[in-house]
Amino acid sequence: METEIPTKYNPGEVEDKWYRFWEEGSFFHCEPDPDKKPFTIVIPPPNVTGVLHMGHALNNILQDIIIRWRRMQGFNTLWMPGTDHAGIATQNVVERELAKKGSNRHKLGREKFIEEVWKWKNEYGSEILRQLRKLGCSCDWERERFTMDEGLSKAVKEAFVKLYEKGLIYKGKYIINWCPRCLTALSDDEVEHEDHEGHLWYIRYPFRDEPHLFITIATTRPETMLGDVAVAVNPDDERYREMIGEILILPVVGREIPIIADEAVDPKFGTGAVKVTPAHDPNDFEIGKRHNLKSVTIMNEDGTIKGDAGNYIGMDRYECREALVEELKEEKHIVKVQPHSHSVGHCYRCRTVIEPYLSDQWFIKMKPLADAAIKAQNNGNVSFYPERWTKVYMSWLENVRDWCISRQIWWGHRIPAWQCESCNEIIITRETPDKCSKCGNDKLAEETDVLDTWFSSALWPFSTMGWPEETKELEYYYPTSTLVTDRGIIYFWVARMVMMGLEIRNKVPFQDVYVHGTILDELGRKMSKSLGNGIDPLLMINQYGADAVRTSIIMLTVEGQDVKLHENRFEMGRNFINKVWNAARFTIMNLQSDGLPDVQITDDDYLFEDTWIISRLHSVTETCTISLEKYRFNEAIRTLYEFIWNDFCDWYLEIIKPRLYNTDNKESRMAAQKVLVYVLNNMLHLLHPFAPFITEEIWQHLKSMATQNKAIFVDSMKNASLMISQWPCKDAAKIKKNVIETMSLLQDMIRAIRNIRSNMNIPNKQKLKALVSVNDKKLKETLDNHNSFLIRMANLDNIETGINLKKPESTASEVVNDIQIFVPLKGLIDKEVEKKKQQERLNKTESHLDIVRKKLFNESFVKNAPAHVVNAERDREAELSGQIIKIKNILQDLDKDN
RNA sequence: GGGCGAUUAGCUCAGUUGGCUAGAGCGCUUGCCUUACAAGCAAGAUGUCAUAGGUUCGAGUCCUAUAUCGCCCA
Repeated sequence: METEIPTKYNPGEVEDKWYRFWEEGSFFHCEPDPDKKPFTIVIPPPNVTGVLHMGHALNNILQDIIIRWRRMQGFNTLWMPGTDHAGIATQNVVERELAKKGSNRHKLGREKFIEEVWKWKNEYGSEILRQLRKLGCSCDWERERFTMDEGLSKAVKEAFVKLYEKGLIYKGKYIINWCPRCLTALSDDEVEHEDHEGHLWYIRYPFRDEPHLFITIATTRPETMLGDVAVAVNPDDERYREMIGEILILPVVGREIPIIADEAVDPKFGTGAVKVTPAHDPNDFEIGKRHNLKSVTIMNEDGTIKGDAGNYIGMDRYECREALVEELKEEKHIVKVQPHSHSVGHCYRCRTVIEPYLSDQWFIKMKPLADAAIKAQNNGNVSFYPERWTKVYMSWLENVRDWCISRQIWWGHRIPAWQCESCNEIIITRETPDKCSKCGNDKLAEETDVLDTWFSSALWPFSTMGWPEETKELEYYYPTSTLVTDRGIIYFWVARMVMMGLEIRNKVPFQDVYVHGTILDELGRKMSKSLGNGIDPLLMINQYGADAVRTSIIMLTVEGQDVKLHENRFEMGRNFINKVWNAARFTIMNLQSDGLPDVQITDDDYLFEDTWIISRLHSVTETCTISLEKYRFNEAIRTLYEFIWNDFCDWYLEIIKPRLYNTDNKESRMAAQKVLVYVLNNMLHLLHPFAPFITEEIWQHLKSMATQNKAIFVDSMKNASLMISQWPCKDAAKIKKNVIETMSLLQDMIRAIRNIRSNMNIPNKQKLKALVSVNDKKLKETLDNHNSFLIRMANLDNIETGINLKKPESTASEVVNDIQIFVPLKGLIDKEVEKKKQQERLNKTESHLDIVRKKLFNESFVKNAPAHVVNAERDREAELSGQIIKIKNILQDLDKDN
């Protein structure tokens, strides 16, 4: 048969073609439409400096599946794409570029530097979004947003002013997390803690009035003693009670410091006496506040030592530690040094050890915002999938501390604050002020800090829709439907979006949050640049095709579980896609009418197998839809995989081949063709969200074929694209349970005969004869109705059914349910081998019967188990005992015949 | 220290409110280039469901401990 469809699916050619078609057809684009229900997803905006990795791939494949499925279900779907400006990361990238040219941002100045960043952004910043297109993502690109866009910047400013006016934003001098390399403050969540094997230094501080006496303190960071202003003990600690109020001389520095009592001191840590350094430790800062101690800052922004530190001025903090410990040793101030494991904070961007640092920063008061989010959660306004993340999210909300939102970098949203140089008034406004609102002076200093990128990301679900303008998009698409994200940003992003959504829009920003797992390498490690163990999704797409990558990943993704990935996993998807391709190829090749005119067919022309495959299709449609509703993506794709590969390809297509090849029986052939089109068409619909490219390609072939042959045309083919066709609906009336059961019996019989063939080493080509013995007339009738079917699928030349037939001599036998199958094989039967086989079968069946009987003899089982379970066991008992009798008969006959 | 997840075939993993003889893909064995597909077809082998208790008529599934690995928080 002539066909222009290639044997092997070639994804490369197909993908670009259809993506362009979809985009040019504006199928991804949507406009608010009050007649339809909205369904909205906002993309977790990838970092503008990012390139696509497997985590993005998984995240966006999932979103695309959801959005394509909902679109087909008739929702007005919006998938809002975009990127965030990633303040620190982007600034780092551009600074590195400058360094290559021998320049730096300070040489350029703030304005010029920002220009450079924009230049960089415009050239490279959309790379990751281009890559998403390769995956097939159906984002509404006409609506692409960037957190530094004019509109979103306006939203940031508006949100800041609103929160400030409400008293939710304040500026103050506090201990924050400082990265001495990025030279900026970080929020608590941007600090990653790691256990380090460090030391605990025991240092003695002499009393001023009795210099031969000491108190010994223990510290993990001896260099900070340069900033000590007190030594603290627990007020209940008997050992030190007498000493409270005494004055000590700080070694090396010579400063006089008091011994104070504070509840916060843990008597079990070290000696029970601790040094107090308010400028360099958050706990000490609190102690300092309670006792009115001054703060002595001993470090510069870059981690070098400054202040009252003599020889140590200018040293790096670790260099200083070593030198200082050396001096203390010489002066006999070190009592002992113990190995000590403790947790050390690192910058999440550059891994530098964080310095607790006292400085002026801007904060958001989190308690009121978190309380609102907790309340919303308790009212069931947001559902997490898997549900367990609710707890993680809630405990963060319950323990959250104020959020430091100022960053000492240049790339980002500048905080809209001005300070009067005359009266120090702080002015927060949407528009640049020209004079002080308090004293009228026109000398105003603009705030140099910018906002944390996550501040703008927190507004994403509504800022992307035009807020602060009350746009029609905002009204229609907000709140969004589902958020798909990685667990890594539940605090950073998800929680903050909820808080901002509630505060600013008075509504949670999304109903459902689906938290997927992390993609790991084959050894279970995170994929990272430094390990070089990443798998490049684009490379995989080139090698296996986007649909194969998508289906492979989804098959491996169980709700919320991490995925251990190896390149060869993609073969599974590729093979499946190729199977789909060939099934479609076969189908389409066999739809040609061979010049026959349309044939009128009636319901009688539909055969058993037709009813069966349609039953299965509708059942699969149901399962697939339910699975998607529950975010059980792997279940949905596996259901389709099994249906397509096993039911459709292995059975249905094989069964109907003779009908397709026999052009004499036009009605039967046409019926099969109609069923083929029906099933393939529906199958493509169901598979489309998972494998959009190949399904579109095949569907368009099918459509053009059906356009030529009107008899097989169905309504949905009027659509321009499969992606905007209607998602199939299951029709319970089309699911014929008895047909599925009968089919399953026939399949077992066919497998039994094939098994005999295989065991006896009979070539596939050689046709066999089969005798089938049954107990009752009705079953005989059923089997007789399907004998041509059995003949074809088991490759027989003849089948004979009868009631209680005797086993003829020299046959191989199989027992299937109530049925005995005999295959006469004169001269081929090794009686001993056959006997052994039957004996093994008998043992197995008997031990199974034992298990069943044990249950049924157990009175409490019969009494307590639900009726259908007991009945099932009874049926099984009958069936198994019947089988045992039959196997025994076979064994007896084997003994008899010679 | 607290929380969460994982532990099922040689490997990677499914297994829904407890209820047939625990499944799939890869790999393995045997036979097939059968006019959709060798990236395929047919047939097959493979399990102390981490360990120890408990609940139940019945546990891979629920409960309690323990072990190992991983993640998050402090």
